[in-house]
Amino acid sequence: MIPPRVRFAPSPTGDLHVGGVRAALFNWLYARRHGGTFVLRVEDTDRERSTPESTALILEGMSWLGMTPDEGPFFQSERGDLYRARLTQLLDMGGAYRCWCTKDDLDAKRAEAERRKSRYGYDGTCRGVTEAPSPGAPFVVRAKLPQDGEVLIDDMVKGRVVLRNDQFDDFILARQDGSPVYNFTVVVDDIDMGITHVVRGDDHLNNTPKQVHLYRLLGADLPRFAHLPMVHGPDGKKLSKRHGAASILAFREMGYLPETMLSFLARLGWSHGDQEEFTVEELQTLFDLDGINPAAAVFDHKKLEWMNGRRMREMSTPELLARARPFIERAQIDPDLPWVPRALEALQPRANTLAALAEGLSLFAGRGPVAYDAKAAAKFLKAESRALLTELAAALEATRPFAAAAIEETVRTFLATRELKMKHIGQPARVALVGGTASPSLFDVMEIFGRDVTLARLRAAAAWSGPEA
RNA sequence: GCCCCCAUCGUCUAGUCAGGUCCAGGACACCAGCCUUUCAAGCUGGGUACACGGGUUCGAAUCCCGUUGGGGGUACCA
Repeated sequence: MIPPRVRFAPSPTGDLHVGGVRAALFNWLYARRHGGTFVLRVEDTDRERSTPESTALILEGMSWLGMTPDEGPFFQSERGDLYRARLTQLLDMGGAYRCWCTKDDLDAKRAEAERRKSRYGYDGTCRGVTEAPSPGAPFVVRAKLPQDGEVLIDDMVKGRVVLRNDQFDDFILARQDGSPVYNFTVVVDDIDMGITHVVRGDDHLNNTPKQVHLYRLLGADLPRFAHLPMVHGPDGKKLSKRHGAASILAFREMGYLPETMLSFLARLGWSHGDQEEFTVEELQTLFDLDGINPAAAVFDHKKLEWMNGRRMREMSTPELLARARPFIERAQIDPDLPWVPRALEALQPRANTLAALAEGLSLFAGRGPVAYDAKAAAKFLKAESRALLTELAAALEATRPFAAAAIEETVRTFLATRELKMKHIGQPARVALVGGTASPSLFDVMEIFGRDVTLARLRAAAAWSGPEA
């Protein structure tokens, strides 16, 4: 097979969203799998809506995910000469014509069609017109398409799709100001860049016949098409900002790993038997277009979370620290504090995102007195427990080293001597140490705090005099 | 309205192209149990699905038709 050339062609009109990322991913993986080339092309022909900020966001998202293009980024806004040349070519050969219809006229016709509940399509008023209605009157350029017959698309995901030519009209190639429009630039560029496989969302399926005609008009070979199913939100509609996080960078902020996003997104619409998780390397060797499910998929945040947690749990502490560093700093904790690695280790099975991990760290950040959760204190810091806490503090004075194993030994002996169980001291001590009822193992917590803080907190709890009120 | 796409547990999916091994398998979520000082993690177990109706066939989740449902498109957006 000749090495494929594929492209990701986002338009910079907002965030790089999850659906776009998946399209990029499938293109990128397809190129990697078959030794092809992945091209990034920014489709910024809509000057009204395109922004440099959005372009920056796209580039940043791509680089965060490690999907570096082999060629590009190219910008359509910089390729005007090419489009003008092709437009002239089309005009000269009769594949396109000037149209002087005004926007108002068109809008009126569209409104009328809507009223009659029939399909609107440009009626071809200017098809045979060669003279401007008045000298210098503004015009758009339209493609001259066959009005009957049909186009057959042999889609690699959807299979054979037949569209009748009377379903689409002579669409606009260039606006009144001469600027080219999507359906035109996409074909010109895909031809110029030698794109062999057009892999994109199936919201473009209806555009494809128009584009096929352009390929023919321009005398170019057709690429293979692969239309990907959409990614939906929980309500079954195309995923968007309305569904909360749709921007890929938002997932970075939430503390998801880029490799989790890739593995998860790949599994949304594509599968390799029952395998749930993939490394990037695996994806690059296993991925292919024939594994794509033609049905739309719902983005399942819960599963993403689970998947991310699994990856975090597989990491070594130093790696976890390195990855979580920015999040720890953001939580206003110095990542280089000596107790941090130990705390990270204790928190690891309890966090599914780097942000949650950093947040968990704040449990250990304060070394002064703790504020007790009212309900927890009322329930676990009763007189009996407080007396026990005083004794435990005394017992812990002599523990050497002050590390989890030795601490556990001390505590167990302490309990055994009194014929008590862990449940008698567990929650009271936890409330004393962290103020609440949930935390990593007490022994770990004590080690992380160190002897001084541990004893101080145990004794402070023992001296607690009940709710203020 | 018209056109196109899609249809297996709540969700992601295997199985569909090459019909039998599927009274449908895995995963997330959920529930229960175990572990246990809490919360997690981990382990074990459980319930839940071939949208419906017709065909074709000895036999259909798998093929065909229709219905219904969902999604997308219908711009001087991409």
